Amino acid sequence: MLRIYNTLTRKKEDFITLQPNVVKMYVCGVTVYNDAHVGHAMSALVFDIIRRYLEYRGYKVQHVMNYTDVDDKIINRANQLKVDPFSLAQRYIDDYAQNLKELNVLPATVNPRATQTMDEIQSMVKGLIEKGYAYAASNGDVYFRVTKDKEYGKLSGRKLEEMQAGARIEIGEAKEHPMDFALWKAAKPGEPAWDSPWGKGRPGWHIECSAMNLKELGEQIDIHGGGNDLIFPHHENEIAQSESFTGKPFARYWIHNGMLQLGGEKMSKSLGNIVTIKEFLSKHDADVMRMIVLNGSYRAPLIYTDEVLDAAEKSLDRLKSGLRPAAPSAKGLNADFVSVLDKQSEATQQAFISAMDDDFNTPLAMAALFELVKAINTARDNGATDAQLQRAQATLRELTGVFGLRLAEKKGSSEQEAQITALIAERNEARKQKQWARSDQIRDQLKEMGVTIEDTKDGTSWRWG
RNA sequence: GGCGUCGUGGCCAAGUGGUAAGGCAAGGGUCUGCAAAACCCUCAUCACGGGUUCGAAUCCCGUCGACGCCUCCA
Repeated sequence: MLRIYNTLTRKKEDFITLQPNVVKMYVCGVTVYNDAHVGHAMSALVFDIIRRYLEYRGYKVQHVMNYTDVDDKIINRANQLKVDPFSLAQRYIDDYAQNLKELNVLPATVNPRATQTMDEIQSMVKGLIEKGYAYAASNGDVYFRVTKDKEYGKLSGRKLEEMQAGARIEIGEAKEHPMDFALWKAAKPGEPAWDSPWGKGRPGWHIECSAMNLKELGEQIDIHGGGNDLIFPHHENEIAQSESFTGKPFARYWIHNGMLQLGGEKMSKSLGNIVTIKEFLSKHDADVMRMIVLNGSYRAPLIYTDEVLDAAEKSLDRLKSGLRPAAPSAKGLNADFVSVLDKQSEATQQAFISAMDDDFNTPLAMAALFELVKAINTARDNGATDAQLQRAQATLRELTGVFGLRLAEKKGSSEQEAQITALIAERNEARKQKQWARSDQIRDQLKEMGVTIEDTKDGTSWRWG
């Protein structure tokens, strides 16, 4: 039984879907006004891993990830760059989609956008006004009336009275209550605007997600996800809007990932301590980022340092070592050893599932994979043939695949490979004649080319890295 | 100030009542001409102080510290 930690109840709960075998999952995407950074990658990877695991467990996942393509920051940035806000947003949507693809994140079932959900947004605002949950203010804005929602604050664990103390009341706002938030914002001159019953304007940030959920998944969904920095106010407000509008419980499970930290602080655009996904991928394989995420629990802060990066790279190599072929001279294991290895495959698969069933405990699941790697390598060292390794390696492949790891070996061009083969032949000739200086020199040369060689009793093998 | 999460070996990180998984790093060994890889061995009593219990990293209280949210934010 899969159990998931639910932010709403602050407990792990059994995962029971609204419809059998179907998961409706909505994950908050990004506001597209700038390059996405590895913190965004973390969130995308966390939910990609969750999705892959749900699919592995036999669920059909309807995965929705939105793009916020109209808001203050986009408008400001567009003004700064003197470009059209819509084309700016489009550019960063394309970039982000490309980032995700390179990170091996499965594409969402749909990627709705605020600007393409305008009808649904407006009818929702209208409905909330009719039910008394919202009001059009004198300044042209429409606000949600938080005092009307008795449950307001239930996700973030706050009470309206407590929040008022810290609330910032901006002069000129026409709110009834300082915590009321905008569903619709009146347009200022020069800003993108849509016609509405309340005059020209654009949607507030929170309403788009409520509207997109309704449009793409219906009134009730199974999982709603995002970074834990969205718990308040974004998700709190989403619940308020959606439940006030439909009169039904909105999302069953609220899942929030921890923040990626660089230098002891949350990585964020406003703090400026950023490593973009593009920068990361120019230096490292996508698997490395995934490995960093898998090494920790998704709810905890993720520490990002050079040391962590290095460890992730090395542990990835270790996983890959389990996939290497048998030695050419392998004589084969006896049946008892083969059955030990096959038992380990089974044990690892079970351990993997039980770890993942416990709120997606990836570090524990990963430990099971390393056990399998060790068993495979031991078997290989003891002369197992490819056929005998096959089952265990297939299990390793399958489970790392659930994690979304590619574990691809680097490939060079055929010219490069020919050159490498030639150098190795030359070196082996030198070794035969015990010309160690020459042979070591060639090895250094190969190292510089990024090639590592290994001399075994079956000859010399090589690989990139 | 309020709300919340957390503090496990050199680094990252599981474990939430029965005497500390895993990865990286480090040291020793097997193998090797030397390496590399793989394998074997070694390496923590869980921020601090009280308490509950036969027994606590794990529950309770306190102290110190970190981080997140309270304003845009994955």
